[in-house]
Parts: sequence; structure tokens; C-alpha cells
Amino acid sequence: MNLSIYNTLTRKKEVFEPVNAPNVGLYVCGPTVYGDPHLGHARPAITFDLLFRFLKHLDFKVRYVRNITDVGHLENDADEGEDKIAKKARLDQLEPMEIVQHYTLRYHDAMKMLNVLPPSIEPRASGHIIEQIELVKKILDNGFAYESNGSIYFDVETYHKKHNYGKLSGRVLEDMISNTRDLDGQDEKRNSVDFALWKKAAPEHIMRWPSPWSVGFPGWHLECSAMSTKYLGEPFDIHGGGMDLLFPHHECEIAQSVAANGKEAVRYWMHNNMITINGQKMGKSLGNFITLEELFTGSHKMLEQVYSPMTIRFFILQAHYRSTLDFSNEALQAAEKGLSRLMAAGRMLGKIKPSANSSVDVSDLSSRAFNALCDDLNSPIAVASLFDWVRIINSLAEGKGQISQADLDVLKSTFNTLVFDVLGLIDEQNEGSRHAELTGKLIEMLLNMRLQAKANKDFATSDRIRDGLAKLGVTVRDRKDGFDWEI
RNA sequence: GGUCUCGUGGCCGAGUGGCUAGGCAGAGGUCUGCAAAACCUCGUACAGCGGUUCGAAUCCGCUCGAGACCUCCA
Repeated sequence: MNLSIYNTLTRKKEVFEPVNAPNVGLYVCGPTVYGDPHLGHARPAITFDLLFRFLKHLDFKVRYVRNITDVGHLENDADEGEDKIAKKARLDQLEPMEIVQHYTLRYHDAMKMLNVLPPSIEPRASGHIIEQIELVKKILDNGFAYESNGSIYFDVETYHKKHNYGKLSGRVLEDMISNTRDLDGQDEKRNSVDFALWKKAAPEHIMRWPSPWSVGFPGWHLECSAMSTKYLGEPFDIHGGGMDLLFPHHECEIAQSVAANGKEAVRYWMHNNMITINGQKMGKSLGNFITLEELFTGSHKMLEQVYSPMTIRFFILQAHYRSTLDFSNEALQAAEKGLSRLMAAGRMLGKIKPSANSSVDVSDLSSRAFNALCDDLNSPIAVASLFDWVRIINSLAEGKGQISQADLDVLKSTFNTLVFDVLGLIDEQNEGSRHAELTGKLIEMLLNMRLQAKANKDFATSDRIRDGLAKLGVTVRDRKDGFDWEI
């Protein structure tokens, strides 16, 4: 079974063939670090973490590059637009790099909690000014950019005469020109659709670097073009990001690559869809976003309860990455319950006693899940198939049906591979700290005493133990041959 | 206004020209000292109206509705 992925460029699913197998180059647009990471950030992070993990599972050698945007991302496209980082620094009276450091660490913390693997390389825009200047030079030399008052702009119309500006987003340049509103402060540009490659910095601007044209800073779109090809070569395999970056960001990346090198740098473009809240996009500018920390601590007025990082991860995996996903307490609670059932079944696997023969077909179970992931990362189908396993595991645990030792071993290892390695879920109850281990042993000691009490028909003691544990948040479930518990 | 996407049972969400995912919630049952869990059974849903077809929720057209992008956003 081959992996196929939906390529935004061609609008269809294509069989994935790396340029240089078994190596795979993957670039994903990371965050602009000027605020706390929110639920929206979790979507691409988890989507491409799944891709990263699955590619590795398929024995590809993946170099995963995810950038940190720490300069050049303007508030808007008008020339007066302020750099997001610089603005935050001004408001908080901090060095821009303090802002960058603070929110980069916050982002890393959140990613770790979501069990998102760190990328192979995490380059920063500010660390690649030289590469970006070189790229601007090439584009200028090839006649696709012009200087204006110390700033360099990409000449979209000239580019479009030879190439197709809009091929990724499906936009028609002529329409865009006629439909663009007049914005203030665009005097430097020849055309409203032109975008900045290099901006001359105002005197009060702190983040500034020398260049042949002015002391200034690079344009936002430039960093991804410069950093992706620096580390992944040209062309490289997969470029990912949120759908909202499709235009203009990724369209401009293509234009920059073609203008500089005469060819496109990316073979497969992948875009995750948005998370919505009450049917509307959750976004910074709309002010309706929930930060990941608020979710983990339940501290947001819209949240009815705390949602664990794994609940968020599972919630996101239960939808296909190209669909919008609507946030609600109800949906998140459903995900939480489903996940806990899945994890309980995983723990139950260790308690199943093998028989001489099997009444279940183990190989059949795994193929459905892995085939689904091969089909453009269809994680919802993969997850759905897991629940077939859950039913079988629970039935086996109750002594209904039989499984041989060999099949049981296969079942365990496939379950672990799929659930923990590929989907990247964590059994939060089994998180193995020494405290957790001790707690588990204490709980089991109490439950064994309760078992004894039950055997003696001392239900008063038995209930006292169960109720006491319940008050501490430990759910007890009686089983034929003992008990099961969950925090 | 332009470009595009979507409209699936109480909720979330897959899928697809004929074999009616899955989760959560709900109903009944089995088990159990009780409870919970687990297991079994139960919902014939695909916005509306036409058309194509032996057959469409799945393809086409129209209507209505929602959203995204077109300015920063994952």
C-alpha cells in the first residue's frame, strides 16, 4: 500500500514519491512567536506530527524543518504595518528577542504536552538574514523585483507575464488587481499586489540588519523560501501549513522560488483546515481563540472543564486534517470519554490470558488502520478501526473468545505501534513517574483489601473503600476476576 | 463583488454511484451484593427542488444556508 497525499497544487490525491528515497524533506510553517500558543496552533502541529511519525513508520528517513518566525511578520501589508514582534516588545517594554524567547519556550512547552515531536531543525528567520538577502539579490538580478526608497518589492505583474502567479491558490491576478482596495501607504509599490522582500527600517525600529539597499529587515514570505531550501535542497518533498497561509504566503513562496531559480521548490503542498468555534474560524484577529494553557487548566469562560493535552490531540485526530473541526465542550467531552475507553482497553491487553487457539483475526485488524493512514492520513478511519479492537479486547478480557500467545503478541505490538508511536497518544494514567507507580500500587493494595471484604460479604467496608477512592477521583470497576481502576 | 469550500441521524465526525464508519449521548437487555464498566441489541441520517442512471446521500443543474480566502492569522 502506497502513501498518497492530497496535493493542494493539483487539487487531487497523488501517490507520494520522494525525490530522493528513502529520504524525505518536510517543511512546515511554524508560529510567529508574539503570543501564547492557542488551539489553532495545535492543528498543524498535530497534523504534521502525525505525518512525520507515519513517514518514519514507513521507514522513510525524514528531515523535518519547522521554523520560528521571529522577524518580518507585519501587522498588515500596508507599508505602515508594524512587525508583530516589535509591536509586542514595544507594548511590553521588552527587547524583541525577549518576546521571541518567551513565546518560543511557551510554544515548546505546549508542543511537548501534546506529545508533538520536535522537528529535526527549527530555524529562526533572524538567524538567516544573509540567506534571505542572497535570495533577494537573485530575484532582483532576474528582473522580478524593484527597489523603492530602500525597500525591495516583488514585481508580481512582470512575474506573471512569464509564470503563473496564482497557480496554488487558484486566484486570477487580473481580478485581484481590479478588486484590491486602496490601502494607505502603498506609495512605494508599483502595484497593490506586489509584496515586500526587504523593508527599510524606520529609525526607531530595533530589529534591523544591513543590506545592499538599506538597513532593514526581510519580508515575511522570504524566510520560508530561504530556510526550506537551505536545509532541504531544491526541490524538496513536502511543504505544509495552515490553509490560511495558502494565500498570500505560500503563493508568494512559489513566486520567489521560481523568480530566483527558475523552478518550483516544492513538490507536494499540504494544508490543514481550520478549527472553528461556533462555526467561525478561531483566530487571533477575531479574538475568539482559546490558548492551550487555558484548555489544560480550564481557565476560560467558555470551558466547562479542564481538557487534558491528550484529549485535545485525540479530538484533532478524530477529524480529517482537511476538514474544519468545530470546537465545543460537548465534542471535547465526547473525545475525552472515547480516549479513556481506548486507553483502558490498551491496559486491558496486558491482562488477557492466551489460549491454545485464536477466534480472532489479528492481521485483519491492523490493515484497516494502516491503509486509512496511507490514504491521505485518514486518521478518523484509523481511530474508528481502533474501536473495533477495543470491543474485541474487552470481550477477550471477559473470557469471550480466545486468542493464542502469538496472536496476542501481534495484537499488543500493533496496538502500541499504532496508538503510541504513530498516532502519538500517551496513556496519561500510565505516565511512569515513581510517584505514579507508587500511587498505583497503593490503590491496588486498597482494592485487594476491598476484594477481601467483598468475599466476606462485608459490603460496608467494601463500599467505604470504593467511595473513598471515588472522592479522590479514582473510579473503580469490578470485574469477574478482580478489579480495574482509573484516575 | 471575486475565488473557493461545505451543508450527513440529538452532538462531533468519516465515507461513498448499489455492500447503510466510528465516538459521545439515548433506549432495552446480559452480567453484578449494589454501582460503574464491559458485552449484546436498537437510530435506515445525508439542506431543498429538478435531472442523469436499472439504481444517488454519492454525478450534473438550480435554490436556500454556512464558512474560508481576497489585509495579519495555524
